[in-house]
Formats: sequence, C-alpha cells, structure tokens
Amino acid sequence: MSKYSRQREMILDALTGNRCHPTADWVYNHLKPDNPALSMGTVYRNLNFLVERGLVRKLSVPGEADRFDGQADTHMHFRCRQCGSLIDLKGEAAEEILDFARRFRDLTGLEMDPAGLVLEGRCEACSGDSPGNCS
Amino acid sequence: MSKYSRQREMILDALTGNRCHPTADWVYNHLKPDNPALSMGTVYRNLNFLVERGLVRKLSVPGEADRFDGQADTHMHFRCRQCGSLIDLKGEAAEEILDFARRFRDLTGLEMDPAGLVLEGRCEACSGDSPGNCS
DNA sequence: CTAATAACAGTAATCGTTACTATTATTCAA
DNA sequence: TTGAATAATAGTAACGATTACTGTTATTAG
Ligand SMILES: [Mn+2]
Ligand SMILES: [Mn+2]
Ligand SMILES: [Zn+2]
Ligand SMILES: [Zn+2]
Repeated sequence: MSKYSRQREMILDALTGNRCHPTADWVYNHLKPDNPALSMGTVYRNLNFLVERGLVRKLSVPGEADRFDGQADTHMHFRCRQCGSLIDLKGEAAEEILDFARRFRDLTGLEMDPAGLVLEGRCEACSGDSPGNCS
Repeated sequence: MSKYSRQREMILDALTGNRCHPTADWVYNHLKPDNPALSMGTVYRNLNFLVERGLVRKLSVPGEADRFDGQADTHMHFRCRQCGSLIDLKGEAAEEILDFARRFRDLTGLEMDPAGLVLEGRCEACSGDSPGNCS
C-alpha cells in the first residue's frame, strides 16, 4: 500500500509537464527551490516507483545518466551521438519499427521490446554538410 | 606511437579466442592467474585502446558492465532481459536490420548506426510456455 | 486521537570506470 | 651495446550515478 506524498506528486508533475527527457539530477535541481529539503534518494525512489507503476518510462543511454519520460504512450527514441539530442519516434517512424519487430520475430524467434528502444546514430542536423558541420 | 606490451597481447587474445562477450572484470580474472601483477587499469586502458583501433567492439548493456566483442566483423546483438544472454545477429537477421536502417533513414532522415546496436527483449527459450517458464 | 507504517532527509556505501603517480619496459638511434 | 626518450604498467585514489541504511516525519485507518 502506497501513501500519498507531496514529493511524489511534484516529481510526477515535473515529468508530465515536460516534453523533454530529464535525468534524476535535473528533476532534483528543478524542484529543489520549491522544496529545499528534497533529497536525491527521494527523487530516485519515486522515479523508480513511477516507472514500476507504468506512469513514467526509464531510458538508458550508454555512458550517461538514465533519462525519464513522462509521456506514457508507447513510443521509441533516437539519440544523436554527436549532439546528444534525444528524439521521440512516433507516427510513421514508430510504425516502421513495429513492422521491423514483427519481421524480426518471424525470422529469428526473438521477441524484441519496441517500447524501451533507443536507436543511436546521427540526427539530420548533424549529418550531411549543412553549415556548422564542416570538420 | 604505441609500443608493444605483453599485457595488451594477452587481452586481445582473450577476446579473439572467445566467442562470448566478456566484461572487463571477466578478462581481468581470466588473465590474472598467468599474470599476477595485472591491474584493472591496464585491462580498461587496453580494451579502450583496442576499441579505438577497431580491433574490438564495445557493447553497453543498461544497468550492467560494458561487454567487449573480439569479432571485428560487423554484426549486431540481441540481449534477453530475462536470462541475460547476448546473442550475435548475423546473416539474414543482420540483413533485416540493415534493410530497416535504410527505410528508417529514408523516412526520418536519421542515420542510425547498425554496428553498435543491441536490441533488447526475450529470447526464444525465455518466450512461450516451454518447460521452466511457468510463472 | 492514536497506533501502524509508508515515505522522508541525510548520509554512507556500492559499482563500473577513469585519473593520477611513481616505476618498468620498449624503442630507436648514437 | 648503451642509453636517453617515452609508452605502458601496477597500484591506488577519485569519480559519477545509483542504491542502501537509519533515525525522523507524515499519512492513513480504526
Ligand atoms: Mn519520449
Ligand atoms: Mn558479437
Ligand atoms: Zn545531432
Ligand atoms: Zn532468455
């Protein structure tokens, strides 16, 4: 049985009110001013609690802190190795991934989980020879 | 300009002679008996050196230690969240991924890097209702 | 109102990895 | 062959992200 806490509500609000994908540290610093007693342990405990409840999704990025996503609807992500941006994959792009997942399962018998997927590579801005990308 | 070292050779051999995907810790413990003075720093330094040289590939797995792959040929990986096994994706499965990467680029403009890809989900043994999987 | 206990703040500990430093080994040319 | 130049090493300290512990506070149910 879980009990209400103001901190948990603040933490959830910080995520749902945001389109970005914050780290635990970001959430902590974001809420600290309005709640000077807040501690990191509380942030982590609640983020993990909310992930287990399915209200929040956790995204792991190699070499850096986990990111959390307050948008509960199933979608995937793309991370640009160059600029670090994390891009939501919805609509057609998401469908393409689901198609792939089906073909992949039929071919290999491996059931990949599209929900947690974070593809890595270069975003459009960082690819090609647009201004600012001259090596 | 890099110089020869016995340790570097041992570390590379430990990977190329192995079909599995060892962690730095595994490499360390594997070589320690034949080289009691070996230190973790040396293992990490050389693994990273070999990755930069393209002789070894580094695979990051959420929540656990990085794994290293001595098979230099481009292939992808699948990790089962349940049993933890890391499976090589070659041949048809790899082709399927490359096909997807092309369609995905055409659709989104995002250039994903198939080489470092580690898909996650459930392997064949852990899926379905085979013996030992009764919840 | 009170007892039971979930959640808290604060802090210590863990884990994988990197950084530092003094010593050792390799290289290359005198 | 010798020796200076310098990679690479072993050992240890530091690091960042996360979890675990502990005594206190807040929420809930009766
Ligand atoms: Mn998202
Ligand atoms: Mn492999
Ligand atoms: Zn980019
Ligand atoms: Zn499995």
